[in-house]
This record gives sequence, C-alpha cells and structure tokens, in this order.
Amino acid sequence: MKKFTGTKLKIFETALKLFAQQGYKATTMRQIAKEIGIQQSAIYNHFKSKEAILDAIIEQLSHSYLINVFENKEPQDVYKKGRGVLKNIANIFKLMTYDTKTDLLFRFLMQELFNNSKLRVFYNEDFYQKNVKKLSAIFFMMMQDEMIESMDPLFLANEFFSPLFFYQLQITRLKADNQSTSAAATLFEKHAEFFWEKIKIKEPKQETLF
Amino acid sequence: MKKFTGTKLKIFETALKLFAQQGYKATTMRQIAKEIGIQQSAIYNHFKSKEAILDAIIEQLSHSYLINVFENKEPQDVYKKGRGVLKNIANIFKLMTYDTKTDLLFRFLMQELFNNSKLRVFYNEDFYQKNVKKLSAIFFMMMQDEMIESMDPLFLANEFFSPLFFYQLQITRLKADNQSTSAAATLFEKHAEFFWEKIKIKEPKQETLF
DNA sequence: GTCTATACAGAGATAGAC
DNA sequence: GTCTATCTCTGTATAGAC
Repeated sequence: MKKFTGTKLKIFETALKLFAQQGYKATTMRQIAKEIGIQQSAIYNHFKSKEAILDAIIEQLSHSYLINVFENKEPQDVYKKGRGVLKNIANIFKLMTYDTKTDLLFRFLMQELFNNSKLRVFYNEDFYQKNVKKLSAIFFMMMQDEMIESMDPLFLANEFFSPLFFYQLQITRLKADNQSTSAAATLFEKHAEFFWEKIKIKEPKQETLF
Repeated sequence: MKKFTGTKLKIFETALKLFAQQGYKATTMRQIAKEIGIQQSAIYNHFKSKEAILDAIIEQLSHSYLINVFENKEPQDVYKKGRGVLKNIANIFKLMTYDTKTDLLFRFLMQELFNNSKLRVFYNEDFYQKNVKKLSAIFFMMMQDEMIESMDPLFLANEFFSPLFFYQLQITRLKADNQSTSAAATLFEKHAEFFWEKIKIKEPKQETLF
C-alpha cells in the first residue's frame, strides 16, 4: 500500500473530501486545485486524469478500517468471549464514525455505490461478504459450544451486521448536516447488548434439572 | 398530487431512471431526450430547467410507498395482531423491492442523499422518523398489553427497522448488477419472525403458576 | 513542479421557424 | 409542441515557458 506525500497527498485528500461531499461527477479539477491553492493544470503532474484520482481512492478503500472490522482476528480466537466479541465489533463500528477519514471513505462509498460497478464489487466482496462470513463463523462456533441458540448462522450474522451498518449510515448523514450524533452513537453498544441477550442460552440445560 | 401525462410523463420517468442509474449530475438533458426520441430543447416546453425535473422527483418521493410502510393504518388499530403486524411491515418492504418505480425512487434517494440537503431532510423526517415513530408507538402498546418485553420502544423500533432497510439496500444493489435477489428477499420474513420470537413474552405470567 | 494560455468537447438553456 | 441553430459557460486535458 503506497502512501502519497506532499502535493500529491493534498490532491488525494481534497479530492476524497469533495467526492464524498458532492459526488465524483460534480467535483471539478479546478475546485480541487483551488482548495489546495495551485493551478488546475498542476494536478496533472501527479495524476494523469480525474479518473486516476478516483481509482486511487478506491484502492485506498481496500486498505481502510471499513473492511477490517475484525482487526485481523480469527473467529476461533475470539468466539469464546461471547458477549464481549459482539460488543467489540459494535465498538469498532462506533470508533469508525469518529475517524474523519473513515467517515469520508464511507460517505464516498455510499455516494458512488450505484454508479460505479467496480465499487459495488468491492462493497460486496470486501465489505459485506467478508464481514458477514467472519461473523457467521463466530456464531457457528458459539452454537457448537452451546453458548447461543442454534439457527442459521449466516442469517444471524446478517441480523447482527445490518443495524450496525444502518447506524453508521445515520451518523454519516447527521454529520453531513452538522447535527449531533451522540444519541445515534449510543445505539451501537445497545444493539450488541440487546442482540446478545436475545440469542444467548439462558438457563443451564434442562437435563440437569431432573 | 399531480400526475403527468404524455411527453411530460415520459420525460419524468426517463429522468428518474437515468438519475437513479447514473446520478443527477452525470445525466444530461440530451441523453434524456434521446431515450424518448425528441430533441433536447423540446424538454424545456415541459420543465423549465434540469433542476425542475429533480424537484418534481423529490416531490413524487413524498407520495410514494417508500414512506407509507403502514398504509395509513394507525398503531392502535394494528398492534393487537402481534407477530402479524411485524410480518406485514416486513412484507411491505419486500413488495417495494418488486415494484420497479419504488425501486428506482429508492435508488435515486440513496444516490443523491449525500449531496442534496433537501433530500436529507425528506429522508429524515418523512422516511426514517415517521416510520420509526409509528413502529415505536406499536411496540409501546404491545408492552402495555404485556405482549412483548418492556424496554425502550424507540430503540426497539430502530432495531426492527434497520435490517429491513439494509436488506432493501442489498436488493437494490443486486438489481443494479442484474444479480439474483431471491435469497435476499427471504430475509424480510425471516427477520420479522426472528425478531418477534426474541421480544415476545414466552410464558404465562409466573404468578399463575404458584 | 508550477505557471499561463489554450484546445476541444459537452453541458444547460434560448430564439425563432414550422 | 417540436424542430434546427446557436449562445454561453464550464469541464478535462495539453503545450510550452519558467
């Protein structure tokens, strides 16, 4: 993963900000240049075209926290923590909303999702499938250990993931209007707590009672 | 709510389709005209500007099924049905994804959400708040009747709503790539069923047992 | 590596004939 | 109400001086 420096970095950051705010098409090279304080044509010393900037952003997305919700931890190493795993994941989502760059990347992703098929492939494979499958593996192991009730683990993963995604979308939207996000930010933790309470196995197994 | 006819209707429908597919900014008046088979300048006999078409679409959104998930039914009239209410709501979400126009409106909404503050106000007030508040009222009444466990009804409404929203987004995305949506479409019902099982009060009240 | 100047294409919108 | 023609503006990108 290559990191940009100097003017190239400024162009990259400014472009990401403007693409996320106004959309790719609505953002002009002149506007990017003006924000940085250089001439429009100077951009072409760093990126060969507007689309090249777009590609660099998509490339960057692949390495962002957005798709590393599990921080490279493997399902078998974490599932035993039960409620703690869920709270952890929810918390990572929450932290993402506080990180300005991740927030911009997420907003960019949502903004361009429906008119960039390359981005849809990325969203599906690296963001959605990857996270849901890891979640699914965690739930499956919890079921085997009789920590939670038995059911379709993939479905359960979707049910756990979707509110987190939605709350993140809400916060990104609220930020776009400079509105307070504190109420929405509490939902991540509440969701993890609520969800665990609903799926955990409550009593010791009945056989032991008789 | 005024309905368009003839050429004006064609312009409206074509514009909605293209805006939803490519975004507002990326869609040109010439492109709209070409799809219909008229000259670009002829559009101006029906809409005074490109932005006027956009406004008409936003206006239309307000009257769409997107925001009438409850089909004008009042909470006090439906809450007694318990599980049935939840299944009903989930089913309306599912039906929306089969309706081409609603699907386009939803895709348009998502596409432009982050670069149109007018649309964000609409999304928040008419789509999100309105639906979540009605849901919240339903859950509150269910709690009073001891049909479901007592907790923050607004939080519960968010938890029920967010997966439905997410699954709808998934389906809209899948459709954008002409992929099968049948697997995702089953999630609506499963969600309602799962959710009800998790919040309903299972046993007869304990006092009656002793 | 940044500047000025400019090429060239495509955008939204208007005028006036039919 | 639609056409052709055209205006004006703004966009991406390039050339060449410094």
